[in-house]
Amino acid sequence: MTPSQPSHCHDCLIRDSSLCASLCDAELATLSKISRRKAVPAGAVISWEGDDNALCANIVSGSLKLMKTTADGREQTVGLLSDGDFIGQPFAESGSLTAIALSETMLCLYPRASFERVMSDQPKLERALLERTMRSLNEARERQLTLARKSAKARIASFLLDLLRDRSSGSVELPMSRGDIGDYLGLTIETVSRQFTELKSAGIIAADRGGRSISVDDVAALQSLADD
Amino acid sequence: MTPSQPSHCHDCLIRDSSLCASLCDAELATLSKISRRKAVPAGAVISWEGDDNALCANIVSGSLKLMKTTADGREQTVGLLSDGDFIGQPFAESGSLTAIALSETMLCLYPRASFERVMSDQPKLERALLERTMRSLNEARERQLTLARKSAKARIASFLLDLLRDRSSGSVELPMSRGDIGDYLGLTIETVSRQFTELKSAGIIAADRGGRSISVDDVAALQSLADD
DNA sequence: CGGCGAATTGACGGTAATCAAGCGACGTGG
DNA sequence: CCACGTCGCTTGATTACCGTCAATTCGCCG
Repeated sequence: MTPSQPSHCHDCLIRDSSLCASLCDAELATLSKISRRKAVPAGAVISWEGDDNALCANIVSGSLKLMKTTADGREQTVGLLSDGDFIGQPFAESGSLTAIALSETMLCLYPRASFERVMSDQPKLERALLERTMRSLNEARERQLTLARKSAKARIASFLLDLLRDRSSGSVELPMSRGDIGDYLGLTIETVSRQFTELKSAGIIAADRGGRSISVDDVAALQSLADD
Repeated sequence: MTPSQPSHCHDCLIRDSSLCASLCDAELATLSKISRRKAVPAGAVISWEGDDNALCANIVSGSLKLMKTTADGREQTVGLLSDGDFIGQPFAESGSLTAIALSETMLCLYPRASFERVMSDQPKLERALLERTMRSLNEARERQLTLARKSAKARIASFLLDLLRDRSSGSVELPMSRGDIGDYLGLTIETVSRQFTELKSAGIIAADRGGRSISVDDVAALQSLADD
């Protein structure tokens, strides 16, 4: 795959689900000019906490996690992003997050300064980013409630329900390891594992041998567990 | 005090620290026309989770907390606002938060629909709101780290350091009760109280009899505790 | 088959929640 | 003026949940 193909925005996979959905084809041309595609493998670090914040990007495909780290090295995942999501902090001097690809991910990169210029010219783009940022803020606040107040079992239950909301079927393909889930939910690997086992014993979920594919057999039971 | 005095924006207390700082006097006139001041007493509920989200506001003076509630009634404060901060969700259909005044608070209210119209006419205003929203998102993510990973002592220490950052002296007037602090830090009243007494015994802080006025005697010690 | 990393399971301990009592400040009314 | 009730804070005793440490087990690939 060639590193750059800005002219193909009109048949981009996320043409209608990303920030770009706010622009018509003509308007999109200006963004097109400054964009550059880049594939990153699972595990790759996209940006470092404290870096100079030179880039913004749309996620074309794949998924990644946003992380913060304490002084003594503990990690907390503060957000998950996937197809159509935006990453970056326009108008901020330095990044405050580390982003790591959970799976092979295709990014559509924009130099931050250029992106800011385009945004100033395209009010609809700025509006779309504002709405997206407010949604992210709501999610981050919802997660504060989860992390501060919910039991381990309730966190796992909410997590599975969140994943179910996207796919409409009764089964979920976990995009991440037990360790990643723990980082996201503020739990250890062991606790995550134990909760999965208990849900299986209770007949609420079933998992394949790898543990990555979960089928939810009793959604109602999960929902009642989700706010302990 | 009259309920409405839109023409006095130019000598408003938060003329230069709120969203309004993004506008020149002439531009501010349009906002002025749709604004209405309102004083609310400590403890007053500003908006309910699930309400119709009809209002936005700047906080002129005072302070308030933003709360979420679990299905079974536990509460979590997901943000604190004070002078110059903005509250409201333009372009969203329903509010997802309950706001409660921590002290007597003066609001500068805008009907949401009108505010959205002014924002569309004033790109600088929209830009300012975007930057403010991104800052709030960073704070919310920082708090995820605190709530998920830090010990009770570290949460209290970080909390005090946050308050110190604003006032420049070595002492802090707590704007809230032990219970409010617990709601904010994801702890119980008892745990908050115990941590304060331990910090006092260690000679790191001193408090008056009411416990609301704290003087920090050893900032370095607090900082080293802030990431356990 | 052997080796490796991820996931599971078990035993134990620590931290903070829970339950319960007591204290101090303040305001009201007798 | 003092008795009394209330409210917020503090302190104590006990418990439960989850983290830590450690040992297997499982799945995968060479």
